[in-house]
Amino acid sequence: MALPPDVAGLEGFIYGRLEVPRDRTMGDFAFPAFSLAASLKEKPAEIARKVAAQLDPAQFSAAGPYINAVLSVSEIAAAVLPLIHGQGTAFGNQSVGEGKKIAIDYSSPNIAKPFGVGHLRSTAIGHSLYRIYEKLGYRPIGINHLGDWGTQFGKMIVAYRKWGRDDQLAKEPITYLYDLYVRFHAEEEKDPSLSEDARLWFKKLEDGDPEAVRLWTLFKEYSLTEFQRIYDILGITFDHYTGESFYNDRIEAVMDILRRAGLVTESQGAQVVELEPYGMPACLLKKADGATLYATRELAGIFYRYETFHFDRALYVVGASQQEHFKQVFKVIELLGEPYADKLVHVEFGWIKFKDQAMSTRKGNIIFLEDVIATAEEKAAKIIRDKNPGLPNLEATARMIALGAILFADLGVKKHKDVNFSWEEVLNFEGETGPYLQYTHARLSSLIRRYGRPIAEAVDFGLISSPEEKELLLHLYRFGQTVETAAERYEPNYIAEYLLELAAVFNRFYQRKDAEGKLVKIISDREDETGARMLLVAAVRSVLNEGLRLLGIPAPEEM
RNA sequence: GCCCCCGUAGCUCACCUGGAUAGAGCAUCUGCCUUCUAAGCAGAGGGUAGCAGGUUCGAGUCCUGCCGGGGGUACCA
Repeated sequence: MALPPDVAGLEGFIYGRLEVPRDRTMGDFAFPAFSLAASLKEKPAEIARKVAAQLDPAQFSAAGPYINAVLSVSEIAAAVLPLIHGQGTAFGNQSVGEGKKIAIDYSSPNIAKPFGVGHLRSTAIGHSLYRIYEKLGYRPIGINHLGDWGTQFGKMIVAYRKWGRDDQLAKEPITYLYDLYVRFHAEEEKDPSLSEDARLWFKKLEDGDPEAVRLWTLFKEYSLTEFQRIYDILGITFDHYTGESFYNDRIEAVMDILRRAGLVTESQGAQVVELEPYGMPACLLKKADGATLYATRELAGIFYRYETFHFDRALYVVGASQQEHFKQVFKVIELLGEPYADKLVHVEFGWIKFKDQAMSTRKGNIIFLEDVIATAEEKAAKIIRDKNPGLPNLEATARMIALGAILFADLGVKKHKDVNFSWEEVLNFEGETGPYLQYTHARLSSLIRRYGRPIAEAVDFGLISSPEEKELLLHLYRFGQTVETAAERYEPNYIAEYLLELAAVFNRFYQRKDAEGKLVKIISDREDETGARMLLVAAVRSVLNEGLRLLGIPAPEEM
């Protein structure tokens, strides 16, 4: 590799290769000389030695093949703190997305089924991506693509007509429908004719049969009320609730477009798009009986979204098990030659399992999100009564902590990994958890309350000099980069990891001790020093608060 | 069978897309509250990164094969 000819290029070349040494005593930044070895025909260590010899020894040094640089704490403080103080939670905002729209499909639960912890993953990741992209200047469009159409409603209708009772449905709609659904699958094993009935009833539903539509509407209304309650608890919102049924009257238009493009063929009585040349099974559009399928409605959804929003990108936050489905559907869009074919992204994630098994509504092997929230709330309330008995808003705070714990259980792990749901882990509020971040936020807030004065920007930065403060400042500085990376990779976990580190570094600073082992307090009778530290404290609180907001986790002031 | 994902400490996970001695948390053990919130902090033990090759100055990270787990594979979503 040759060196870039101009100096600006050289800067970029070096800047792009800077690293943060794992062992921080080596320096704050490091340039590994390996990349120059080939073009300069010298050993990396030799290059590092020669380069360092020409630089200010107070700041640069060679260590083996690395050129390490040390920055002055005060200088970093003077650069970073006024910036955060001035921008507040807008720190890290960007304009890369200015004027661009990003459609995000998330949560999308199936109606007539309870909202289980399994549904939380898409909801949490999608909502977080919504806020992350918004921070980068995009205009996000949150879409809840409710699973409110399909053969399963044939099953529900059959089950309800056979065993359902209106009074029971009114009492506890979702649980009741859930029981019926489980019962249907159990009975179906013994009596396969039920499957055929279900298929027929779904076809009737698509053809507008009044009885089928009546029941379906009933199920849907109860479900929406139920889901809305859950979303309110979670603080999750959508811009559009356009479920699969929304596209019913657009299906024929979609079929026309595909037919005109010559993509539709008939195979075993079904209408399909042949995808064999691309190493995929055919994409099924219509069953032999003429009823639509998931993919048909998905295609209609894509057209509609593009026509309505003219998105610059469309994300589908849906589990990895549907990977092939999206590959097929996206391929069909590509074959149509749509210009936005490469703007469609399946943001996939792993299963939430229970006792190493996939949670299945059918088998009744599912944990209700509400039960988890309630249990976590109880535990949080108990801890508060124990540790902070005078706390006002106990209930509200307990709920915040419960949500922090539950949401972080999902967002604290890289999305492609399967998560094994464990009560023990969700109910753990110590260590790398949501409540740990919330606790740190409460602690920071408490300091600011106690300080009781406005935070001043004009401080003596020379008073900020400890290694702990340096770590904090460098980490604060990386926030914007972290948000960017999270967006690029559709991975809120980067922010979660970042915040854990921020909290850990702060807590170390908070509890640091002097040479005699005595606690060095942030608020002391030395006014100038306290003022400088409080500017740092306020900055940490601001970034932590904003980071939690990006994850959709509430940030209590006290707990 | 074919395709995709995963495999790192007893357990749950990181390693910022190839860099220095693989890091955290949980659990276990030891310290630290006359309280700026101990839901915290400091410390100890704990590793053949599934296995075997390959690529190169350098591999947990890239490639190939194998083993183990999960998912998908035409009328479910």
